[in-house]
Amino acid sequence: MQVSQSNGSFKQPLFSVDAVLFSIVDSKLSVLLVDRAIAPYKGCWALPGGYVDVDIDTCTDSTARRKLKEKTGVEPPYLEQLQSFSGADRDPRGYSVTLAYYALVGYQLVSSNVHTVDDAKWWDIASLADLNLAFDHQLIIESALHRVQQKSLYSMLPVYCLAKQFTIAQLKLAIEIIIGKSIQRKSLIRRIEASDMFELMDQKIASGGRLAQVYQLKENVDLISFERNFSR
Amino acid sequence: MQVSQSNGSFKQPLFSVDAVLFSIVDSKLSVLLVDRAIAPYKGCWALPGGYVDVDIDTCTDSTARRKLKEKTGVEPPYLEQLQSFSGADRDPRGYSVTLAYYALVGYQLVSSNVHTVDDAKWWDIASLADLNLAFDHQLIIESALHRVQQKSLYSMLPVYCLAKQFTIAQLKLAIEIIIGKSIQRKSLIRRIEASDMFELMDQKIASGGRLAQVYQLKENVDLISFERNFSR
DNA sequence: TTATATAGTGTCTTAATGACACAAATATAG
DNA sequence: CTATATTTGTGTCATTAAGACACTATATAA
Repeated sequence: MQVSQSNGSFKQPLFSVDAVLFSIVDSKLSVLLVDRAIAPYKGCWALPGGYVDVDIDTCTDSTARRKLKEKTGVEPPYLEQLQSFSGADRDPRGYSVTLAYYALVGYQLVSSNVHTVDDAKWWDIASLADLNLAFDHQLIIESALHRVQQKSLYSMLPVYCLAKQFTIAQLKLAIEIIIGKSIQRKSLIRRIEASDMFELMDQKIASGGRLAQVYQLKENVDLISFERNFSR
Repeated sequence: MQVSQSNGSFKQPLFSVDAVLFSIVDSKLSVLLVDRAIAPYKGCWALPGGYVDVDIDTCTDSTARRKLKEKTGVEPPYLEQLQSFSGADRDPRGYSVTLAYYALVGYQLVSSNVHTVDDAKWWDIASLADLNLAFDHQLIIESALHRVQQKSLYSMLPVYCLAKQFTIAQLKLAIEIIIGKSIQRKSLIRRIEASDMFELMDQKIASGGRLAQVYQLKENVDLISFERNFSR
């Protein structure tokens, strides 16, 4: 037991940060889970996460980034707050609040990294139903998945699952894997032009047929939102 | 000082919940602020909020609801998590995390309530720039405002600023006040029909000309999202 | 050289919103 | 009581971005 800051009268809930890291592995949308080494839920798969280190983390974003880097060796190119989950029963140690983040990363970026630890593993979305996840992490993942799917309908979010340089076909496939339906190549091209987020590289890449134009994200661009969703 | 639960090794940040309550007062989008009775920021205007009471609040939503009811006497018909704000410097008492909510309520619902306390006051959005708000509450309000405006472009969110029964003209005005631009009456009518969220009342209401049809929300409906935004 | 595969373009269709005129119904002024 | 102004509600054409899909361009492979 340890003395913590007081708020004057109430017990504080235990506060933690968790992250749902998405990537596309073998053409399947997947999340990174870690094998819990300690109780509670020892031996269960869980989201990467932990406590804020007030001496290191400038804010909770830093905590999420730090925890993801510990497990993957890299900082994900996209990270955003999802929402918090709280209650007396979600953790057997007592009343708790966890702030969930979601992030996307290109799989080749993670797999090429030598620091990858082996207590972490990618699970494709469909296989999660059979898995007995720690805490309410099943719910958190569902919530994150929903957010990623929605946001992929009106933004270029899925680019963050790709390598730095990519083709239209690769982006199209990433979008289709994430939202679970096919889209029109033409519609995607129109959005790429309208968004002004990408630059054409001089390079072209072989793909079995005509060479494909290579694109990459411009420096310091924000994810822009379109006025309409891809139809459902 | 008081002993809190341990997480094994780290100091925990101080955790609180704040809420940005919106309503339309005198045809202006406004937020409810409270006059802080204690340090820090004593005498400053601040968002209603406080600490989770682990014995009362089933989750952080309950905390937000409880705090809003203390200040307005009613529970807002719409409440949603916004995001959390954290860091070592946002509260002079030390590293802190606050989970911000936003909510909407019909002004007549609040003003008609006898329990309204007088340390709380409605401020219209435009007047906030001059005000020196406590903590990072200025930033939180801006963030909540942005969310409410965005969501009002593709949903019927603004109905929650109205009385239980309302006319199309009232809803149109609420939307226009929130998003800051005028919309087509016809477009709104089409959305009302498409959403299937509302029921026509038998009643009609005087409005200076032809009597207006009265609508109200159906029981237990969710806020549905349209595929497009109102154009900007 | 020819077949096949993938990349990119042209263009018609579709669907929801914007614009706006017009009809219906009510209040008010004279 | 009548005329006029005002607000509600409808009809319909224009606009815009996405969907569908054919067609052209350019590569590889047999």
